[in-house]
Amino acid sequence: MKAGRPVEFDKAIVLRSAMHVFWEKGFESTSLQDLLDAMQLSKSSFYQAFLSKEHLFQECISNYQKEMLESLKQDFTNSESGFEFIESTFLNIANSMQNNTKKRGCLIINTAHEFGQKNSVIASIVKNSIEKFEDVFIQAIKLGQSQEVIPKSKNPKVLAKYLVNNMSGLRSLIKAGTSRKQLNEIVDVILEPLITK
Amino acid sequence: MKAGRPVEFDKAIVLRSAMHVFWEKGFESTSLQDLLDAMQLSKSSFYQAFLSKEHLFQECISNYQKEMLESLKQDFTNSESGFEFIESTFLNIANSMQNNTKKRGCLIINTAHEFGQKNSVIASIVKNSIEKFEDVFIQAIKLGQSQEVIPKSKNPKVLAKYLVNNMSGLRSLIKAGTSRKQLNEIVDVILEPLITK
DNA sequence: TGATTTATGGACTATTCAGTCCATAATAGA
DNA sequence: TCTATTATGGACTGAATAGTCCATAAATCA
Repeated sequence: MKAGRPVEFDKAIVLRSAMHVFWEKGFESTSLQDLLDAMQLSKSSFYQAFLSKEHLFQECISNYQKEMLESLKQDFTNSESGFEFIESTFLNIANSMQNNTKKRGCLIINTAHEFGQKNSVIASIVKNSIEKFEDVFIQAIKLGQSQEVIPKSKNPKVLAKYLVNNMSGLRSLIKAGTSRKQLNEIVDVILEPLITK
Repeated sequence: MKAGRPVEFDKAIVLRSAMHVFWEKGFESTSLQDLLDAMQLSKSSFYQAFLSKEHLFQECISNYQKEMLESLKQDFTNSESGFEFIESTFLNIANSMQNNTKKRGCLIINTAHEFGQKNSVIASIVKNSIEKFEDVFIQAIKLGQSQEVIPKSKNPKVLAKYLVNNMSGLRSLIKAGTSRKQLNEIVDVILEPLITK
C-alpha cells in the first residue's frame, strides 16, 4: 500500500545524541545548529521527525529520566542493604565530579533550574521524575527499616524527600566547584538522619 | 579643569534593576533590550557605563552577594541562639516559596547552575560567595556549640558545608514545584545532624 | 559667550536564531 | 517502468541578538 523513501537515521540514536548536547549546555544555550551537528541531520529531517526544538527536548528529558530511573532501580535490586544502596548512590555522586562529563549534573535538576514553572509540560515531567526517584528511595528506606538499620520511627516519605534535596544540593555544589573531599565529608553528614534516633 | 555633560542616572539604582532582571531570567535569557527597558537607559549610556552584558552581570552578582551576606549577618547578629538562627534561615527559605518573587531562588546558586565552570571570573565569584555564606554558618554553629545545643563533637566547617548543600537543594526543589508543607518537613530532617549525637 | 568634555539617542551592522518551503532523491508497490 | 509516498538538502525568511558609531545634547570652566 504505502511506500516512500526510508528514514536514513535511527531515531533512538539521534535522540541520545541530542540528549547529551542538552545535558551539556542546557536548552536555551543549545542552538538548533548544535543539535543538527550532533544528530547529523538536515533541518528538514529534524523538523519532520521532532516537530520543534522544544518537542525534542521533552523527548530527551523523558528518555533521560527513564534511563536514570532504570539504572537506579537496577542498583537497588543488586543491593542487599537498603542503607548501603543509599550510601553508595550518594558516594557515586560525590565522586563522579572527577569525571568531567559528570559535571553536567543531573539533566532533570538542570531543567528544573532552567525552566522553573515557566513551561507547564516540562515542569510536570520534572516533577514526575523527581517523584519517581523518591519512590526508589522510599523503598530503600523501608528495606533499611526492616533490616533494623534505619529507625522505624522515621517517616520514609519525608526522609526520601530529604535525600532528593541533598542530591540536588550536591549537583549544585559540584557545579560551583566544590572539591571531591569536601563532597564526601558532606555525604557523611547527609546520611546521619538515616541512622540516628 | 574638567567638565562635560553629567550622567542622568544613578548607577546603584540601575544596577539594582538589572540585578532583578538577571535574577528573574538568568544571564542567557536576559536580552540587552530587557536590561535597557528595566534600567531605562539608552544603548550608548549602557555600554559607556557597563562595558558589556557580561561585565554588568558580574557587577550584579557581586552586589547581590554583598547584600545577601549583609542581610544574613544582620539576622545572625540579631539572633541570640546559634541554632535558632540556622533554623529560622531554613524556615524562611522553605516558606519563601509562597511569594512568587522568591521562586527565583538564589542568584548565586542559579549562576552556578547556568555557568558551571565555563567562565572563570564568574565561577570564582560564585565560589567566593558560597564560602562567605559558609563562614556565617560556621560562626552560628560554633555559637550553638558554646551554648550546648550543637554537640561539640561536630566539625563546624563540615556542618556548614552540609547546610549550604541543603540550602541549594531547597532552591532546586522550590523551582521544581515542591509544596511548602513538604519543604518544611524536609527542613526538620535537615536540622537533625545539628542536634544529635 | 565660547571652548571643552562627557552623555545620550538612535541609526546601523553583522551574526545568529528557530523555523518554512520546495525541488529533488530514494524507496515500495503495481 | 511508472506512480505514489516519504525523506532530504539547502535556500530562504523574518526576527532578535549583542555591540558600534556618530551627530548632538548638556553640562562646566574660562
